[in-house]
Amino acid sequence: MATTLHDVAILAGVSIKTVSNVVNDYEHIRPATREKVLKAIAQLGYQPNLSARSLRSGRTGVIGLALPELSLSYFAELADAVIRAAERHHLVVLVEQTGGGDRAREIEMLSSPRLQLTDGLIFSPRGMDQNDAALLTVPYPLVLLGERIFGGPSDHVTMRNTEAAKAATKHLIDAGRRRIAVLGVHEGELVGSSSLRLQGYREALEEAGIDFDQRLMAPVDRWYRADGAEAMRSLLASGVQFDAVFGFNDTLALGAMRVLQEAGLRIPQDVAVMGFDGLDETKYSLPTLSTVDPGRDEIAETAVRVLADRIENRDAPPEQYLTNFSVVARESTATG
Amino acid sequence: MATTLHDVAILAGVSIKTVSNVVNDYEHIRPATREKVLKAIAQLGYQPNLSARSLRSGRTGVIGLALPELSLSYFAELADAVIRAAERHHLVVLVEQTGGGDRAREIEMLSSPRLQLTDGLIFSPRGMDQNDAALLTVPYPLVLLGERIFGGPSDHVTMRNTEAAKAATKHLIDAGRRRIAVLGVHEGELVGSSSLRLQGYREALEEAGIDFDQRLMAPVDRWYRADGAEAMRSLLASGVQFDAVFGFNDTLALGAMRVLQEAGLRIPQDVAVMGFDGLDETKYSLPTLSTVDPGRDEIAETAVRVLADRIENRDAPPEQYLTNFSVVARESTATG
DNA sequence: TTGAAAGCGCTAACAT
DNA sequence: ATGTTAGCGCTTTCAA
Repeated sequence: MATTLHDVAILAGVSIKTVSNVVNDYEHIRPATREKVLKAIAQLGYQPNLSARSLRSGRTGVIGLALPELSLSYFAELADAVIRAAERHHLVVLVEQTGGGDRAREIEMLSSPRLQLTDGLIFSPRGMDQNDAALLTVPYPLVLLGERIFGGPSDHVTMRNTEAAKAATKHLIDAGRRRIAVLGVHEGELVGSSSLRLQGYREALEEAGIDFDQRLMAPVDRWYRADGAEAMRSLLASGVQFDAVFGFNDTLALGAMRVLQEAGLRIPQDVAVMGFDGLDETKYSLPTLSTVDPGRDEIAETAVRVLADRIENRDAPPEQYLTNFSVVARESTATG
Repeated sequence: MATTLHDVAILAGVSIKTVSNVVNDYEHIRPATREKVLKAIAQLGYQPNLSARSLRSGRTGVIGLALPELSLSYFAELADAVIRAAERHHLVVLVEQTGGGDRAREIEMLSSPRLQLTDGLIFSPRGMDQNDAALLTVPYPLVLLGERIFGGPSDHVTMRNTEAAKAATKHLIDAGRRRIAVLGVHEGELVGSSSLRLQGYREALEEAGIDFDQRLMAPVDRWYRADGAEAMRSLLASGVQFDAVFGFNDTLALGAMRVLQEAGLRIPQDVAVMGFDGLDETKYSLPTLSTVDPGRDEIAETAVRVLADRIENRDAPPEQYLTNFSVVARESTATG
């Protein structure tokens, strides 16, 4: 059996409350007493029982992180950053995978008893959408990530998608490109990363006085590498002319690069390629991929901080937090 | 306040114990009683308080997973698999990152109070080594992963490194290669992935009657893409001839591929390239990368099952579990 | 088949 | 500055 506060109290010759005070860094304790208690704690190797503590206090010190799947680099890197940020707030992270966009599973997860062990949740949905906003009304602190749902009942951390996509497009235009193909359009979508980024693209075009050309839009369902490759193949097959490609995420762009190279096109001489997400991997591809760094660490730090605040104060009205991005210029869009 | 067993008992007009029996699927309950209780549960939206349950039962239903960092695809994909496997065992996973090989941090983590909320730990060390085996004697169920420590006091799940590396090397030899450079040698290492894989390489060479050539060994400290690139550069600069490269992990191989292509060498015509780990990414590189699939799902499933068993029965002697691998032939080692 | 009551280890209110 | 005590919500004897 593990040692308890009680055991320590007996050994130190004080009351259980005094031990508790020492453990919880209560201020008004005589140094001699504290000394005695700490010695007893060390001697017995006492560690507080966290189940008992959380039963009593209503806090576990654990936050949940629900995301589609860690096999996708974007989410793996996000989880990495969230865990690091949580550590700074003395929180640990329980990771749940909801799968690649299974709406029902996401909804079920939101009311799973497994979350009981958790003080709050950071949730990155992929299947739920704007129509499900009401389902985010849950009886625990929740911070929403991403671009699937806006104006919901919870705190929301997201990046400036439209501005970022506009800046990325401008980067291509500044490099002298006029015929910029887009990979990742979700036709008919009104809210979400795709439509927000498309809007940024169009704004950049307009400012530069370039006409929008529907034939340059390559629609894809999912944003995996294979989809980027396939979209690029059909774009090439369509015969439409282009001198740049903007992938709405890095994975699409990397898939497209591969097909371009297979087709004998040089990057960036013949076609410049731009990604979005700032994946680690983009530093190492051949050529290295220009991308938009969405400020992952800032997103994670903000999400954890907001959640921690929300755990402290549940009554404050929900807010939206926008993080900063930066355009990262690499070989795939180099000029001259 | 959340509803409790007590509330349900009152509403259903039974004792608290009866409700508990229903919740825990105790058999001998009159159907009518169960009905009544279930109705009350549904009506109140009752969910058991897991802190209270675990205080009483000593179980949390949470297992810990400690690994270096999720930003490394290998560990992200491992975590994905472990979380999936845990779900099948009705367990949730708390993920801890120990950083890229910080021994002190790993040791500290092993006795962290944060693990209190956990029924056991799956631990993939990267800084600790054979000399630290004794430190794995911990007062909770522990399953060790990887190749850093053998014969420790805990259960251990690992792959057949030597056999797998031998099979990979044989694959290159069968493709007609005789001068196979190796990326990832840790000089002076006696235990660990590197030395085990090197041994497999040497065995394959020996069987094929090929002399071992020290000049083909490219030592690297870390196994990141940049290290693979750098090692390949120095190998090329050294002027030594080779017709194949075996990276001791996929990341090294991918880094090397990039440098080979920059140098104008064709893969696989001039140099065949083989990786190790079976990362998702190897399916999408240009060319696709031949690799060794270490059976990640099997590793994860085994680790979780063994841990769950160990949680049930702490007294059984520790065992070692070896998982199956397969050589995945792709474009980077294609012949003809 | 169901009920009563003890207590897991801790924190917090109150008392001294 | 330190001690006493009452639960937090649950499971688990032990009874009935």
